[in-house]
Amino acid sequence: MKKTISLSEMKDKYLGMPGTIERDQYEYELRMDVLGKMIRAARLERKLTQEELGRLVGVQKAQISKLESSANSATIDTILKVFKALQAEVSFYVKMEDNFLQIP
Amino acid sequence: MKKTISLSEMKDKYLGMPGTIERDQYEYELRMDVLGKMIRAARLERKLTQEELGRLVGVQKAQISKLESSANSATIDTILKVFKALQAEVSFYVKMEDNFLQIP
DNA sequence: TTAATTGTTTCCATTTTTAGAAACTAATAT
DNA sequence: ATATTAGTTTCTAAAAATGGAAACAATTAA
Repeated sequence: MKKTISLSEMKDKYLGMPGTIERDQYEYELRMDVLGKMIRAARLERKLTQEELGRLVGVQKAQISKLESSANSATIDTILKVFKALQAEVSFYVKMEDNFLQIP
Repeated sequence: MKKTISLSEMKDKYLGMPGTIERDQYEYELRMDVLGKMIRAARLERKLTQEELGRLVGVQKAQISKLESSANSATIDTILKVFKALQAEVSFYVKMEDNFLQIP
């Protein structure tokens, strides 16, 4: 007999576990290695292998591996393709330091 | 005589004006065209020309123009180089839809 | 242990981005 | 209007990312 639970309940259960995507209020500095870790976390939450995710995205498992381990940089387009295949939304924001300006 | 005001005060004054970076709570979908607009907004807040920003980053003004108008995609590394030159921090987060999972 | 699965690394070819330079357009100032 | 500044587009070459394939390593299952 199978039991159906929501992803929210899963998050409640596994919140804070390494390798899982945490709640919305968690923000990350935009860096390639952090992005790679997020891709891996999202893939694992979807219970996919790199090969399966590769099929969804349309690339080979080797590309997914390279992205997750941030072997090199990546283009925005590639990042978006992968998160889209994982049915995940990515948001960002920019914060500028509170420098002082001279008003003439 | 010059008057010195903080960037916060500037934001208070110009909040909502087109082409300015708005407050932290404003989030943006991670897309190349939105990133380009943010680069332009940040550059203008720093009161820099494309040529000056190019010098800071170490590229020609043409590259800056291409990024801002999102003529093509861009690598994460390039995006970060530009925002760093603008002394701006970029954060992101991933939200996964609340799908249902089958637990065996 | 062995077999099967999953993930990593390497090689090569192709595509795309990055870069400099110059020509061009648009906007601003004198 | 003309000159100056700012931004865009095009051209070329170089660097880097992407992609397929196979070999390799690591993990898991039987």
